[in-house]
Amino acid sequence: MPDSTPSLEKPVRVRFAPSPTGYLHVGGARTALFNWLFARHTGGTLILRIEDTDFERSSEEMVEGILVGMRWLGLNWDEGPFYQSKRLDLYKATAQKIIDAGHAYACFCTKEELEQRRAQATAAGRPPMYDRRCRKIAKEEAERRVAAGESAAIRFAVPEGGSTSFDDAVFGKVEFANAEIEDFVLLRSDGIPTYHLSVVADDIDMRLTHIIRGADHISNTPKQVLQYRALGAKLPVFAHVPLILGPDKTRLSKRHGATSVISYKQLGIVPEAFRNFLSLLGWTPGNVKDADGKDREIFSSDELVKLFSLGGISKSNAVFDNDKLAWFNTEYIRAYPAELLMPLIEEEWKQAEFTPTRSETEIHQAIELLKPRARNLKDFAIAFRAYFSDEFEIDPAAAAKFLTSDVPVLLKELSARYAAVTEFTEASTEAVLRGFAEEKGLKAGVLINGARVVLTGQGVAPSLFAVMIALGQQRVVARLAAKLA
RNA sequence: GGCGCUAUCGUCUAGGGGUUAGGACGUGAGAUUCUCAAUCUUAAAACACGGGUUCGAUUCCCGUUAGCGCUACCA
Repeated sequence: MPDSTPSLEKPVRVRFAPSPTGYLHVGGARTALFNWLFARHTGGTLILRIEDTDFERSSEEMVEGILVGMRWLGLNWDEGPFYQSKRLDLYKATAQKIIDAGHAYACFCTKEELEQRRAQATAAGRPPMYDRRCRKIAKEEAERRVAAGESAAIRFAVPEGGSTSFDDAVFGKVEFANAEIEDFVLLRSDGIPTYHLSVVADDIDMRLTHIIRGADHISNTPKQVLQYRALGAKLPVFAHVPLILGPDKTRLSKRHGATSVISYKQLGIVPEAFRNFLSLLGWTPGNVKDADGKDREIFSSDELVKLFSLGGISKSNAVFDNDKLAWFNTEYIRAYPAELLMPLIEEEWKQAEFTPTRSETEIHQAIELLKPRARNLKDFAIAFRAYFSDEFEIDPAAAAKFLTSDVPVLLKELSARYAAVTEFTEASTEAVLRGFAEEKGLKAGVLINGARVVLTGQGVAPSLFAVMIALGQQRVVARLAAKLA
Protein backbone atom coordinates (compact mmCIF):
# COMPACT_ATOMS: atom_id res chain seq x y z
CA MET A 1 0.00 0.00 0.00
CA PRO A 2 1.34 3.41 -0.83
CA ASP A 3 1.41 5.85 2.04
CA SER A 4 -0.73 8.16 0.04
CA THR A 5 -1.42 11.13 2.20
CA PRO A 6 -0.68 14.78 1.83
CA SER A 7 1.19 14.83 5.12
CA LEU A 8 3.89 12.63 3.65
CA GLU A 9 5.18 15.68 1.90
CA LYS A 10 5.93 17.24 5.22
CA PRO A 11 8.93 15.99 7.15
CA VAL A 12 7.90 12.91 9.04
CA ARG A 13 7.53 13.20 12.78
CA VAL A 14 6.75 10.09 14.77
CA ARG A 15 6.90 9.14 18.40
CA PHE A 16 7.34 6.25 20.74
CA ALA A 17 5.18 6.87 23.78
CA PRO A 18 5.63 4.21 26.44
CA SER A 19 3.90 4.24 29.75
CA PRO A 20 6.44 3.72 32.53
CA THR A 21 4.35 1.22 34.38
CA GLY A 22 6.70 -1.62 33.58
CA TYR A 23 9.90 -2.43 31.75
CA LEU A 24 10.24 -2.21 28.01
CA HIS A 25 8.50 -5.35 26.85
CA VAL A 26 8.89 -6.95 23.45
CA GLY A 27 5.67 -5.51 22.07
CA GLY A 28 6.68 -2.00 23.06
CA ALA A 29 10.17 -2.59 21.70
CA ARG A 30 8.77 -3.61 18.35
CA THR A 31 6.59 -0.51 18.24
CA ALA A 32 9.63 1.58 19.08
CA LEU A 33 11.62 -0.22 16.40
CA PHE A 34 9.01 0.36 13.71
CA ASN A 35 8.80 4.04 14.60
CA TRP A 36 12.57 4.28 14.55
CA LEU A 37 12.81 2.46 11.22
CA PHE A 38 10.16 4.69 9.71
CA ALA A 39 11.79 7.86 11.00
CA ARG A 40 15.20 6.84 9.74
CA HIS A 41 13.83 5.64 6.43
CA THR A 42 12.10 8.93 5.76
CA GLY A 43 14.76 11.10 7.28
CA GLY A 44 12.18 12.18 9.82
CA THR A 45 12.22 12.79 13.54
CA LEU A 46 11.60 10.31 16.33
CA ILE A 47 10.25 11.73 19.54
CA LEU A 48 10.30 9.91 22.85
CA ARG A 49 7.40 10.72 25.11
CA ILE A 50 6.80 9.25 28.52
CA GLU A 51 3.11 8.78 29.23
CA ASP A 52 3.15 8.99 32.98
CA THR A 53 -0.22 10.48 33.74
CA ASP A 54 -1.09 7.44 35.81
CA PHE A 55 0.85 8.58 38.86
CA GLU A 56 -0.08 5.51 40.84
CA ARG A 57 1.61 3.10 38.51
CA SER A 58 4.37 5.15 36.94
CA SER A 59 7.88 5.38 38.29
CA GLU A 60 11.17 6.99 37.37
CA GLU A 61 12.82 3.61 37.73
CA MET A 62 10.65 2.21 34.95
CA VAL A 63 11.53 5.15 32.73
CA GLU A 64 15.18 4.31 33.20
CA GLY A 65 14.47 0.68 32.38
CA ILE A 66 12.78 1.67 29.15
CA LEU A 67 15.68 3.89 28.12
CA VAL A 68 18.15 1.12 28.86
CA GLY A 69 16.14 -1.24 26.67
CA MET A 70 16.04 1.22 23.80
CA ARG A 71 19.75 1.88 24.00
CA TRP A 72 20.49 -1.83 24.04
CA LEU A 73 18.50 -2.17 20.82
CA GLY A 74 20.30 0.79 19.34
CA LEU A 75 17.15 2.88 19.00
CA ASN A 76 18.12 6.50 19.38
CA TRP A 77 15.59 9.29 19.45
CA ASP A 78 15.82 12.88 18.29
CA GLU A 79 13.62 14.77 20.73
CA GLY A 80 12.66 14.17 24.31
CA PRO A 81 12.11 12.34 26.49
CA PHE A 82 9.12 14.53 27.24
CA TYR A 83 7.12 13.75 30.34
CA GLN A 84 3.39 14.16 30.22
CA SER A 85 3.35 14.78 33.95
CA LYS A 86 5.15 18.05 33.21
CA ARG A 87 2.76 19.17 30.54
CA LEU A 88 -0.46 19.32 32.51
CA ASP A 89 -1.16 22.92 31.54
CA LEU A 90 -1.30 21.97 27.88
CA TYR A 91 -3.91 19.33 28.57
CA LYS A 92 -6.07 21.65 30.64
CA ALA A 93 -5.92 24.27 27.94
CA THR A 94 -6.77 21.69 25.31
CA ALA A 95 -9.73 20.48 27.33
CA GLN A 96 -10.88 24.06 27.69
CA LYS A 97 -10.72 24.52 23.94
CA ILE A 98 -12.89 21.50 23.43
CA ILE A 99 -15.35 22.77 26.02
CA ASP A 100 -15.41 26.21 24.38
CA ALA A 101 -16.09 24.59 21.05
CA GLY A 102 -19.10 22.94 22.64
CA HIS A 103 -17.78 19.40 22.42
CA ALA A 104 -17.19 18.67 26.09
CA TYR A 105 -19.03 19.12 29.36
CA ALA A 106 -18.62 18.78 33.10
CA CYS A 107 -19.70 15.50 34.66
CA PHE A 108 -20.50 15.39 38.36
CA CYS A 109 -21.03 11.66 38.69
CA THR A 110 -18.70 10.06 41.18
CA LYS A 111 -16.56 7.08 40.45
CA GLU A 112 -18.66 5.00 42.81
CA GLU A 113 -21.92 5.96 41.14
CA LEU A 114 -20.49 5.09 37.77
CA GLU A 115 -19.22 1.74 38.90
CA GLN A 116 -22.56 0.91 40.41
CA ARG A 117 -24.44 1.84 37.26
CA ARG A 118 -22.03 -0.09 35.15
CA ALA A 119 -22.53 -3.17 37.28
CA GLN A 120 -26.29 -2.79 37.02
CA ALA A 121 -26.16 -2.36 33.28
CA THR A 122 -23.98 -5.40 32.83
CA ALA A 123 -26.25 -7.46 35.07
CA ALA A 124 -29.26 -6.35 33.05
CA GLY A 125 -27.47 -7.28 29.85
CA ARG A 126 -27.19 -3.64 28.77
CA PRO A 127 -23.99 -2.21 27.34
CA PRO A 128 -22.15 -0.59 30.25
CA MET A 129 -21.78 2.80 28.63
CA TYR A 130 -22.00 6.10 30.42
CA ASP A 131 -25.62 7.26 30.15
CA ARG A 132 -24.67 10.87 29.40
CA ARG A 133 -26.86 12.21 32.16
CA CYS A 134 -24.60 15.17 32.96
CA ARG A 135 -24.64 16.23 29.35
CA LYS A 136 -28.18 17.45 29.97
CA ILE A 137 -27.13 19.82 32.74
CA ALA A 138 -27.33 23.41 31.53
CA LYS A 139 -23.97 25.03 30.95
CA GLU A 140 -24.67 27.86 33.41
CA GLU A 141 -25.65 25.46 36.14
CA ALA A 142 -22.59 23.33 35.54
CA GLU A 143 -20.36 26.38 35.71
CA ARG A 144 -22.02 27.49 38.93
CA ARG A 145 -21.50 24.09 40.52
CA VAL A 146 -17.87 23.97 39.47
CA ALA A 147 -17.36 27.51 40.80
CA ALA A 148 -18.93 26.40 44.06
CA GLY A 149 -16.17 23.86 44.37
CA GLU A 150 -18.02 20.73 43.32
CA SER A 151 -15.60 18.34 41.72
CA ALA A 152 -16.24 17.41 38.14
CA ALA A 153 -14.65 15.44 35.37
CA ILE A 154 -14.73 16.69 31.82
CA ARG A 155 -16.31 14.41 29.26
CA PHE A 156 -16.28 14.58 25.52
CA ALA A 157 -19.71 14.98 23.93
CA VAL A 158 -19.76 12.30 21.26
CA PRO A 159 -22.15 13.06 18.38
CA GLU A 160 -25.47 11.26 18.79
CA GLY A 161 -25.68 9.80 15.32
CA GLY A 162 -23.50 8.99 12.38
CA SER A 163 -20.15 7.32 12.47
CA THR A 164 -16.48 8.11 12.82
CA SER A 165 -13.87 6.54 10.60
CA PHE A 166 -10.24 6.83 9.66
CA ASP A 167 -7.95 5.43 7.05
CA ASP A 168 -5.40 3.18 8.62
CA ALA A 169 -2.14 2.72 6.73
CA VAL A 170 -2.17 -0.99 7.47
CA PHE A 171 -5.82 -1.88 7.99
CA GLY A 172 -7.48 0.43 5.52
CA LYS A 173 -10.74 2.14 6.38
CA VAL A 174 -11.99 1.46 9.88
CA GLU A 175 -15.39 2.74 10.88
CA PHE A 176 -17.24 2.95 14.18
CA ALA A 177 -20.84 3.96 14.80
CA ASN A 178 -20.87 6.95 17.11
CA ALA A 179 -23.57 5.22 19.11
CA GLU A 180 -20.89 2.74 20.13
CA ILE A 181 -18.56 5.41 21.47
CA GLU A 182 -19.22 6.58 24.97
CA ASP A 183 -18.78 10.08 26.30
CA PHE A 184 -15.26 9.39 27.49
CA VAL A 185 -13.48 11.34 30.18
CA LEU A 186 -10.97 13.93 29.04
CA LEU A 187 -9.96 15.41 32.33
CA ARG A 188 -10.34 13.59 35.62
CA SER A 189 -11.93 15.39 38.51
CA ASP A 190 -8.47 15.98 39.97
CA GLY A 191 -7.45 17.83 36.81
CA ILE A 192 -5.18 15.08 35.53
CA PRO A 193 -5.87 14.23 31.89
CA THR A 194 -6.76 10.76 30.78
CA TYR A 195 -4.81 9.05 28.06
CA HIS A 196 -7.41 10.03 25.48
CA LEU A 197 -6.82 13.72 26.01
CA SER A 198 -3.08 13.72 26.57
CA VAL A 199 -2.26 11.71 23.46
CA VAL A 200 -4.25 13.97 21.24
CA ALA A 201 -3.03 17.18 22.85
CA ASP A 202 0.58 16.03 22.57
CA ASP A 203 0.32 14.50 19.14
CA ILE A 204 -1.03 17.79 17.85
CA ASP A 205 1.36 19.91 19.84
CA MET A 206 4.36 17.86 18.74
CA ARG A 207 3.17 18.06 15.13
CA LEU A 208 3.23 14.34 14.61
CA THR A 209 2.55 13.21 11.07
CA HIS A 210 2.23 9.46 11.66
CA ILE A 211 1.02 7.49 14.62
CA ILE A 212 2.53 4.02 14.61
CA ARG A 213 1.34 1.99 17.57
CA GLY A 214 -0.12 -1.33 18.65
CA ALA A 215 -3.38 -2.56 17.17
CA ASP A 216 -4.83 -2.61 20.66
CA HIS A 217 -5.35 1.10 20.10
CA ILE A 218 -7.63 0.72 17.11
CA SER A 219 -10.79 1.06 19.14
CA ASN A 220 -9.42 4.14 20.88
CA THR A 221 -8.74 5.85 17.62
CA PRO A 222 -12.24 7.14 16.88
CA LYS A 223 -12.21 8.91 20.24
CA GLN A 224 -9.08 10.64 19.16
CA VAL A 225 -10.37 11.43 15.70
CA LEU A 226 -13.36 13.12 17.30
CA GLN A 227 -11.05 15.34 19.31
CA TYR A 228 -8.97 16.30 16.30
CA ARG A 229 -12.18 17.41 14.65
CA ALA A 230 -13.40 19.30 17.71
CA LEU A 231 -10.06 21.10 17.79
CA GLY A 232 -10.01 21.75 14.09
CA ALA A 233 -6.73 19.89 13.79
CA LYS A 234 -5.52 17.88 10.86
CA LEU A 235 -5.48 14.13 11.25
CA PRO A 236 -2.14 12.30 11.27
CA VAL A 237 -1.76 9.00 9.44
CA PHE A 238 -2.59 6.13 11.72
CA ALA A 239 -0.71 2.87 11.29
CA HIS A 240 -1.70 0.15 13.70
CA VAL A 241 0.67 -2.73 14.12
CA PRO A 242 -0.68 -6.20 14.89
CA LEU A 243 0.12 -7.64 18.28
CA ILE A 244 2.78 -10.11 19.30
CA LEU A 245 1.39 -13.30 20.79
CA GLY A 246 2.85 -15.98 23.01
CA PRO A 247 3.10 -19.62 21.86
CA ASP A 248 -0.41 -20.20 23.16
CA LYS A 249 -1.64 -17.44 20.86
CA THR A 250 -2.70 -15.14 23.62
CA ARG A 251 -1.22 -11.71 23.96
CA LEU A 252 2.41 -11.93 25.05
CA SER A 253 2.72 -11.32 28.76
CA LYS A 254 4.74 -12.18 31.83
CA ARG A 255 3.15 -15.59 31.86
CA HIS A 256 5.14 -16.44 28.79
CA GLY A 257 8.46 -16.00 30.54
CA ALA A 258 11.00 -13.50 29.33
CA THR A 259 9.02 -10.49 28.28
CA SER A 260 11.20 -7.51 29.07
CA VAL A 261 13.72 -6.66 26.41
CA ILE A 262 16.54 -6.58 28.88
CA SER A 263 15.95 -10.18 29.84
CA TYR A 264 17.11 -11.09 26.34
CA LYS A 265 20.33 -9.29 26.96
CA GLN A 266 20.70 -11.41 30.07
CA LEU A 267 20.07 -14.51 27.99
CA GLY A 268 23.13 -13.70 25.90
CA ILE A 269 21.31 -12.47 22.82
CA VAL A 270 23.19 -10.20 20.41
CA PRO A 271 21.18 -6.95 20.25
CA GLU A 272 21.33 -6.75 16.47
CA ALA A 273 20.02 -10.31 16.25
CA PHE A 274 17.11 -9.40 18.46
CA ARG A 275 16.40 -6.32 16.41
CA ASN A 276 16.54 -8.29 13.17
CA PHE A 277 14.20 -10.90 14.60
CA LEU A 278 11.79 -8.30 15.92
CA SER A 279 11.70 -6.39 12.67
CA LEU A 280 10.41 -9.47 10.88
CA LEU A 281 7.61 -10.04 13.35
CA GLY A 282 4.62 -8.43 11.70
CA TRP A 283 6.58 -6.82 8.92
CA THR A 284 8.08 -8.13 5.70
CA PRO A 285 10.25 -6.46 3.10
CA GLY A 286 8.39 -8.53 0.52
CA ASN A 287 10.23 -10.58 -2.02
CA VAL A 288 13.85 -9.93 -1.18
CA LYS A 289 15.96 -12.82 -2.41
CA ASP A 290 19.39 -13.95 -1.42
CA ALA A 291 22.08 -14.77 -3.95
CA ASP A 292 20.89 -18.39 -3.91
CA GLY A 293 17.33 -17.37 -4.68
CA LYS A 294 15.98 -17.85 -1.17
CA ASP A 295 14.08 -15.27 0.80
CA ARG A 296 16.43 -13.17 2.86
CA GLU A 297 16.03 -12.98 6.60
CA ILE A 298 19.29 -11.52 7.79
CA PHE A 299 19.33 -7.76 7.38
CA SER A 300 21.71 -5.21 8.75
CA SER A 301 20.34 -2.16 10.44
CA ASP A 302 21.02 -0.05 7.36
CA GLU A 303 19.25 -2.51 5.10
CA LEU A 304 16.26 -2.57 7.41
CA VAL A 305 16.10 1.20 7.35
CA LYS A 306 16.31 1.22 3.57
CA LEU A 307 13.65 -1.45 3.13
CA PHE A 308 11.14 -0.42 5.76
CA SER A 309 7.70 0.72 4.75
CA LEU A 310 4.31 0.94 6.41
CA GLY A 311 2.86 -1.09 3.57
CA GLY A 312 4.94 -4.10 4.57
CA ILE A 313 3.27 -4.34 7.95
CA SER A 314 0.98 -7.33 8.10
CA LYS A 315 -2.54 -7.33 9.44
CA SER A 316 -2.51 -10.46 11.49
CA ASN A 317 -0.94 -11.10 14.85
CA ALA A 318 2.39 -12.89 15.10
CA VAL A 319 3.56 -15.52 17.54
CA PHE A 320 6.90 -14.89 19.21
CA ASP A 321 9.11 -17.87 18.36
CA ASN A 322 12.05 -18.40 20.69
CA ASP A 323 13.60 -21.01 18.42
CA LYS A 324 13.77 -18.60 15.56
CA LEU A 325 15.28 -15.94 17.80
CA ALA A 326 17.92 -18.46 18.87
CA TRP A 327 18.68 -19.12 15.22
CA PHE A 328 19.10 -15.41 14.46
CA ASN A 329 21.38 -15.18 17.45
CA THR A 330 23.70 -17.97 16.32
CA GLU A 331 23.74 -16.52 12.82
CA TYR A 332 24.89 -13.18 14.18
CA ILE A 333 27.50 -14.70 16.45
CA ARG A 334 28.96 -16.60 13.53
CA ALA A 335 28.87 -13.68 11.18
CA TYR A 336 30.47 -11.24 13.59
CA PRO A 337 34.25 -11.05 13.53
CA ALA A 338 35.93 -11.43 16.90
CA GLU A 339 36.52 -7.68 17.17
CA LEU A 340 32.78 -7.03 17.00
CA LEU A 341 32.00 -9.81 19.43
CA MET A 342 34.64 -8.72 21.94
CA PRO A 343 32.75 -5.90 23.66
CA LEU A 344 29.69 -8.09 24.03
CA ILE A 345 31.74 -10.96 25.40
CA GLU A 346 33.65 -8.72 27.76
CA GLU A 347 30.33 -7.60 29.15
CA GLU A 348 29.46 -11.25 29.79
CA TRP A 349 32.79 -11.83 31.51
CA LYS A 350 32.11 -8.88 33.75
CA GLN A 351 28.70 -10.24 34.64
CA ALA A 352 30.15 -13.65 35.40
CA GLU A 353 33.06 -12.13 37.33
CA PHE A 354 35.46 -13.96 35.10
CA THR A 355 38.87 -12.66 34.15
CA PRO A 356 40.62 -14.04 31.08
CA THR A 357 44.33 -14.56 31.45
CA ARG A 358 45.33 -14.87 27.84
CA SER A 359 46.53 -12.38 25.29
CA GLU A 360 44.16 -10.50 23.04
CA THR A 361 45.40 -12.36 19.98
CA GLU A 362 44.85 -15.69 21.65
CA ILE A 363 41.41 -14.63 22.77
CA HIS A 364 40.42 -13.54 19.30
CA GLN A 365 41.71 -16.78 17.88
CA ALA A 366 39.70 -18.78 20.40
CA ILE A 367 36.57 -16.78 19.70
CA GLU A 368 36.85 -17.50 15.99
CA LEU A 369 37.27 -21.16 16.76
CA LEU A 370 34.32 -21.24 19.15
CA LYS A 371 31.83 -19.13 17.21
CA PRO A 372 30.21 -21.93 15.21
CA ARG A 373 29.30 -23.74 18.38
CA ALA A 374 28.12 -20.85 20.52
CA ARG A 375 24.40 -20.61 21.16
CA ASN A 376 24.58 -17.32 22.94
CA LEU A 377 27.06 -14.87 24.39
CA LYS A 378 26.92 -16.46 27.79
CA ASP A 379 28.67 -19.54 26.47
CA PHE A 380 31.84 -17.48 26.19
CA ALA A 381 31.75 -16.74 29.88
CA ILE A 382 30.68 -20.15 31.13
CA ALA A 383 31.12 -23.18 28.92
CA PHE A 384 34.14 -21.82 27.07
CA ARG A 385 36.22 -20.66 30.03
CA ALA A 386 38.97 -23.16 29.40
CA TYR A 387 39.94 -21.31 26.25
CA PHE A 388 40.46 -18.01 28.00
CA SER A 389 41.95 -18.99 31.33
CA ASP A 390 43.35 -21.93 33.22
CA GLU A 391 40.64 -21.54 35.81
CA PHE A 392 37.84 -23.78 34.66
CA GLU A 393 35.85 -26.73 35.83
CA ILE A 394 35.39 -30.07 34.18
CA ASP A 395 31.82 -30.90 33.35
CA PRO A 396 31.07 -34.01 35.48
CA ALA A 397 28.78 -35.49 32.87
CA ALA A 398 31.46 -35.23 30.20
CA ALA A 399 34.05 -36.71 32.56
CA ALA A 400 31.79 -39.61 33.40
CA LYS A 401 31.22 -40.30 29.75
CA PHE A 402 34.75 -40.05 28.41
CA LEU A 403 37.27 -40.27 31.23
CA THR A 404 36.68 -43.94 31.84
CA SER A 405 38.98 -46.62 33.24
CA ASP A 406 42.61 -45.91 32.42
CA VAL A 407 42.06 -43.04 30.04
CA PRO A 408 43.57 -40.52 32.51
CA VAL A 409 46.69 -42.62 32.78
CA LEU A 410 47.01 -42.80 29.03
CA LEU A 411 46.51 -39.07 28.73
CA LYS A 412 49.36 -38.49 31.11
CA GLU A 413 51.55 -40.65 28.96
CA LEU A 414 50.35 -38.79 25.91
CA SER A 415 51.23 -35.56 27.63
CA ALA A 416 54.87 -36.62 27.70
CA ARG A 417 54.80 -37.26 23.97
CA TYR A 418 53.42 -33.81 23.32
CA ALA A 419 56.09 -32.30 25.53
CA ALA A 420 58.65 -33.73 23.17
CA VAL A 421 57.03 -32.49 19.96
CA THR A 422 59.12 -29.82 18.25
CA GLU A 423 56.60 -28.63 15.74
CA PHE A 424 53.21 -28.20 17.37
CA THR A 425 50.70 -28.14 14.52
CA GLU A 426 47.30 -29.63 13.83
CA ALA A 427 48.92 -32.26 11.64
CA SER A 428 51.64 -33.17 14.11
CA THR A 429 49.39 -33.30 17.14
CA GLU A 430 47.01 -35.56 15.30
CA ALA A 431 49.79 -37.82 14.07
CA VAL A 432 51.19 -38.15 17.58
CA LEU A 433 47.85 -39.05 19.06
CA ARG A 434 46.92 -41.55 16.39
CA GLY A 435 50.34 -43.17 16.54
CA PHE A 436 50.05 -43.44 20.31
CA ALA A 437 46.59 -44.98 20.05
CA GLU A 438 47.83 -47.55 17.60
CA GLU A 439 50.69 -48.49 19.87
CA LYS A 440 48.27 -49.09 22.67
CA GLY A 441 45.86 -50.93 20.45
CA LEU A 442 43.15 -48.36 21.09
CA LYS A 443 40.70 -46.53 18.91
CA ALA A 444 41.90 -42.96 18.51
CA GLY A 445 38.42 -41.71 19.43
CA VAL A 446 38.82 -42.90 22.98
CA LEU A 447 41.86 -40.69 23.49
CA ILE A 448 40.45 -37.82 21.49
CA ASN A 449 37.28 -37.69 23.54
CA GLY A 450 39.17 -38.02 26.78
CA ALA A 451 41.63 -35.32 25.80
CA ARG A 452 38.80 -33.05 24.84
CA VAL A 453 37.28 -33.25 28.28
CA VAL A 454 40.57 -32.65 30.04
CA LEU A 455 41.57 -29.83 27.71
CA THR A 456 38.29 -27.95 27.50
CA GLY A 457 36.27 -29.15 30.44
CA GLN A 458 33.49 -29.95 28.00
CA GLY A 459 32.21 -32.93 26.13
CA VAL A 460 31.49 -30.72 23.16
CA ALA A 461 34.13 -28.65 21.44
CA PRO A 462 35.59 -27.81 18.05
CA SER A 463 37.95 -30.23 16.36
CA LEU A 464 40.37 -31.43 19.03
CA PHE A 465 43.57 -30.64 17.17
CA ALA A 466 42.42 -27.14 16.37
CA VAL A 467 41.69 -26.75 20.05
CA MET A 468 45.22 -27.89 20.88
CA ILE A 469 46.71 -25.26 18.63
CA ALA A 470 44.49 -22.58 20.13
CA LEU A 471 45.57 -23.65 23.60
CA GLY A 472 49.25 -23.96 22.85
CA GLN A 473 51.71 -26.73 23.55
CA GLN A 474 52.44 -25.83 27.16
CA ARG A 475 48.82 -25.83 28.22
CA VAL A 476 48.08 -29.03 26.38
CA VAL A 477 50.95 -30.78 28.07
CA ALA A 478 49.99 -29.44 31.48
CA ARG A 479 46.30 -30.18 31.23
CA LEU A 480 46.71 -33.69 29.88
CA ALA A 481 48.89 -34.56 32.83
CA ALA A 482 46.95 -32.66 35.43
CA LYS A 483 43.97 -34.94 35.66
CA LEU A 484 46.03 -37.65 37.29
CA ALA A 485 48.10 -35.44 39.51
C1' G B 1 -22.58 -9.91 25.51
C1' G B 2 -21.58 -5.44 22.15
C1' C B 3 -18.17 -3.27 18.74
C1' G B 4 -13.72 -3.71 15.81
C1' C B 5 -9.89 -6.49 13.43
C1' U B 6 -7.74 -10.95 11.46
C1' A B 7 -7.41 -15.95 8.95
C1' U B 8 -1.34 -19.69 3.60
C1' C B 9 2.87 -25.62 6.59
C1' G B 10 3.49 -26.35 14.18
C1' U B 11 5.77 -20.97 13.89
C1' C B 12 7.44 -16.40 10.90
C1' U B 13 6.08 -15.46 6.05
C1' A B 14 6.26 -14.99 0.03
C1' G B 15 2.72 -15.21 -3.63
C1' G B 16 -1.62 -14.16 -6.07
C1' G B 17 -7.85 -15.42 -10.83
C1' G B 18 -4.86 -20.76 -14.15
C1' U B 19 1.77 -22.08 -9.74
C1' U B 20 4.66 -28.86 -8.74
C1' A B 21 1.58 -22.67 -3.51
C1' G B 22 8.10 -20.62 -2.62
C1' G B 23 11.56 -19.58 1.57
C1' A B 24 13.08 -19.60 6.77
C1' C B 25 12.79 -21.65 11.94
C1' G B 26 11.57 -26.10 14.13
C1' U B 27 10.78 -31.51 13.32
C1' G B 28 12.02 -36.57 10.93
C1' A B 29 15.68 -39.44 8.05
C1' G B 30 20.55 -40.05 6.11
C1' A B 31 25.83 -38.68 5.56
C1' U B 32 30.41 -37.36 8.05
C1' U B 33 33.37 -39.47 12.59
C1' C B 34 36.88 -36.99 17.03
C1' U B 35 32.37 -34.93 20.57
C1' C B 36 27.78 -32.01 18.70
C1' A B 37 24.62 -27.88 20.13
C1' A B 38 28.95 -28.07 14.03
C1' U B 39 28.45 -29.24 8.69
C1' C B 40 26.12 -31.42 4.25
C1' U B 41 21.95 -34.04 1.88
C1' U B 42 16.98 -35.19 2.23
C1' A B 43 11.72 -35.82 3.80
C1' A B 44 7.05 -34.65 5.86
C1' A B 45 4.18 -30.30 6.56
C1' A B 46 -0.46 -25.06 4.71
C1' C B 47 -4.34 -21.76 1.41
C1' A B 48 -10.23 -22.65 8.32
C1' C B 49 -15.43 -23.91 6.48
C1' G B 50 -19.83 -22.79 3.33
C1' G B 51 -21.93 -20.05 -0.42
C1' G B 52 -21.42 -16.89 -4.51
C1' U B 53 -18.69 -14.02 -8.98
C1' U B 54 -15.94 -16.48 -12.91
C1' C B 55 -14.47 -20.77 -18.20
C1' G B 56 -11.44 -21.20 -13.71
C1' A B 57 -10.77 -19.56 -7.08
C1' U B 58 -6.09 -20.29 -2.16
C1' U B 59 -6.48 -15.28 -4.38
C1' C B 60 -12.41 -11.11 -5.31
C1' C B 61 -17.50 -10.71 -2.52
C1' C B 62 -20.88 -12.48 1.40
C1' G B 63 -21.74 -15.56 5.51
C1' U B 64 -20.08 -19.13 9.32
C1' U B 65 -16.43 -20.54 12.63
C1' A B 66 -12.21 -19.51 15.34
C1' G B 67 -8.63 -16.22 17.39
C1' C B 68 -7.25 -11.55 19.07
C1' G B 69 -8.29 -6.50 20.66
C1' C B 70 -11.39 -2.74 22.99
C1' U B 71 -15.47 -2.24 26.10
C1' A B 72 -12.16 2.56 33.29
C1' C B 73 -12.07 9.46 36.17
C1' C B 74 -5.35 2.72 33.06
C1' A B 75 -2.22 3.62 29.20
